[in-house]
Amino acid sequence: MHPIGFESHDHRHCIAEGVSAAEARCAEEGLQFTPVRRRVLEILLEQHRAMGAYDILEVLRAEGLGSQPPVAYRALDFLVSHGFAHRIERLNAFTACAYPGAEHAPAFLICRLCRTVAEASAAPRAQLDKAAAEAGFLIERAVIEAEGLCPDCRNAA
Amino acid sequence: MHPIGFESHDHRHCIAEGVSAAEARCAEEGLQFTPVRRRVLEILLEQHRAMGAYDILEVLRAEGLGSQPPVAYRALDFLVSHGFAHRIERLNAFTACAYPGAEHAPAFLICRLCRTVAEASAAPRAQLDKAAAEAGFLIERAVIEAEGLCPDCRNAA
DNA sequence: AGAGGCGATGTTATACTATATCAACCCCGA
DNA sequence: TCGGGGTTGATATAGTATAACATCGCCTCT
Repeated sequence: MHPIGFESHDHRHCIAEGVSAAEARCAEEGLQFTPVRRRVLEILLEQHRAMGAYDILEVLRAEGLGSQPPVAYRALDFLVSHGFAHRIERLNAFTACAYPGAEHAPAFLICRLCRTVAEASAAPRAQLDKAAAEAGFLIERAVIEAEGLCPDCRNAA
Repeated sequence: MHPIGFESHDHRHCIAEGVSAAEARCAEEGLQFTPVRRRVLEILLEQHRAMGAYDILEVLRAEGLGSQPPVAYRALDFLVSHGFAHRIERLNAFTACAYPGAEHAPAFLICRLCRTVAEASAAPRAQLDKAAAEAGFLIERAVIEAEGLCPDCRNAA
């Protein structure tokens, strides 16, 4: 699968699609897609970048949607645990999922200059699974994150 | 390369070896292997587990080697930046390097029960490098961390 | 209608992780 | 002897995350 995130694209479209995919899946599964949760997903989709929980909280606060950390963390937990967003461990930050709806164990390419995050899907997992199997280790969750320069920042530098 | 960390092994030996490898390399490169740095490396080697900076600080404090957070963080920064230890992003924690001296971009297998960390070397990088190259992305640093159950905890459960 | 359960939200407080800053010290070489 | 680089000591503060408990709205069962 080709990594998503660095190509130029119609941004309105990807926000709308992300939100409606989430909406549809919540309806299917009886999950509550509440205003805060929806808004947090929109914020993440608007940026296509990794954002800290407190960055998001700032936006929510400005819009009167909540002003205390748990508000942001709860919404993010919801989005992450249902696959609408991902946590980037390396940055203690969050980003919208680029493949909403697809089961996947993503790998991320994170630009250290512009903080854009691209999501390359499952391929890099294969070798890791192999190494784990040899060791008798059972993988429950894998974090694969590469930090460096995206094509644009590379050219600019 | 076979992951190191879950097999039973002579632990005294691996502490001694880790410390003397670090000592040798510091001597070679004119780095100062000070008492705090040495002790922090020993602590990490003694455990073979991921330890938080404040866990380490507690030990240092009990031994009169320093009592404020920067003491632990500075020693850890030194060890990590010279390849004697690794940072585990997923846990905000640290572990001694299992291949002291070798250049490597490690992948970790982290047991969520006993916090033991095994280090599988470079293989999983290949696919990631490939995905990055296709996207025109320049990788400077990669984090590959799998969380799950080690063979022992798997059997116990 | 009332009782109870459930999940979401509001709010306060606090825990955990990490770094900025500046002073003091030590060793070494000019 | 002086100065510089690197290490350590110490204080303060920044940044990230969660515990705990009260409240509310909604749905259901009776």
